[in-house]
Amino acid sequence: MRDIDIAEVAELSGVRASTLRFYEEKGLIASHGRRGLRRLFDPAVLDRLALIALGRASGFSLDEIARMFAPDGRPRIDRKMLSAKADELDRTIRRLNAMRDGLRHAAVCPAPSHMECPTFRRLLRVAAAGKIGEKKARKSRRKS
Amino acid sequence: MRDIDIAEVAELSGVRASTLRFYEEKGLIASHGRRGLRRLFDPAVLDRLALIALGRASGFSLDEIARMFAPDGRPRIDRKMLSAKADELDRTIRRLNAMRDGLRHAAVCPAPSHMECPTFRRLLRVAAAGKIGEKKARKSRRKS
DNA sequence: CTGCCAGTTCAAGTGAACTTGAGGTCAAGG
DNA sequence: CCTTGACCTCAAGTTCACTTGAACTGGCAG
Repeated sequence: MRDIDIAEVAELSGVRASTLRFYEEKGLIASHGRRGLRRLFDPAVLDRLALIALGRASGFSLDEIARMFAPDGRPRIDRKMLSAKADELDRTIRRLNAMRDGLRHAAVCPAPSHMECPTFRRLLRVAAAGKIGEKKARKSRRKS
Repeated sequence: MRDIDIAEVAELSGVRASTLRFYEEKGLIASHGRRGLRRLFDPAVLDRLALIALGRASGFSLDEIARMFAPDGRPRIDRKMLSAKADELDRTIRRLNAMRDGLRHAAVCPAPSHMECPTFRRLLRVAAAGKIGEKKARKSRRKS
């Protein structure tokens, strides 16, 4: 059983078949043949998908990820890019930490309204600082 | 000088006029009158915008944020929601920390290819774990 | 008074990342 | 042999958060 079909890949990876087709179209993964119409994948596609998930979770766009393992096929990840991304992630983490502390405080703050709480207002200043619309976390898509 | 116009709000907050109009349409902010056609805002809108920025940075959608200071007008943020969001943020932060460490390692890893590095593969498993398509950071929009 | 320019409206467009729908195909089971 | 059902393709739709374009308006400088 060398190759696995799209349904299996979907099952094993948790990635939908439609997404797998989409990724293939984008050049992020490649199918290795067909059984009838049915795409067959090398099991290594699972690593690839994990890599893609990693990239996404680290804030890379699909296009950036695609560029990472181009053009020959095998992952060719630029170490400089990785450490730049790590730095970026680090800054994001710091912001989120401040945010979380602020939220935590606001949740238990005794001031009658959040706007009257000095800590909350300080948090607001932090949020507003360093360019207002700059960096944001995003919720996952809800499952269908 | 009680009220400030949209250009000033844009300047002071760093939020574009088009975005301010969009936010007003969404009910996230309110203008307080007009000078000619020109919207006038209460300076308090700046706090409001900071609050919105905070919400966005914490992973709330605009709709969620709108619901926060509805329906009467003034911020009435549910403390339970805040602490739930803080917990969520905390989990995100932990994931991002692991991610960053992984990236950092991969950046200096001596293995000839990332796929051959055990640490990188462990990172991959972490990324793949806990539902593959679950939680992701997002890059900011580039400035026009 | 008159033109400019920054504001206005409304509709449509953008981009990322997918999902959905319609209509078609094929390997396998009865 | 024929039905079935999972997969196929291709186009279009969806959500989020805005941005852009076209056509218009009105306060203020000259």
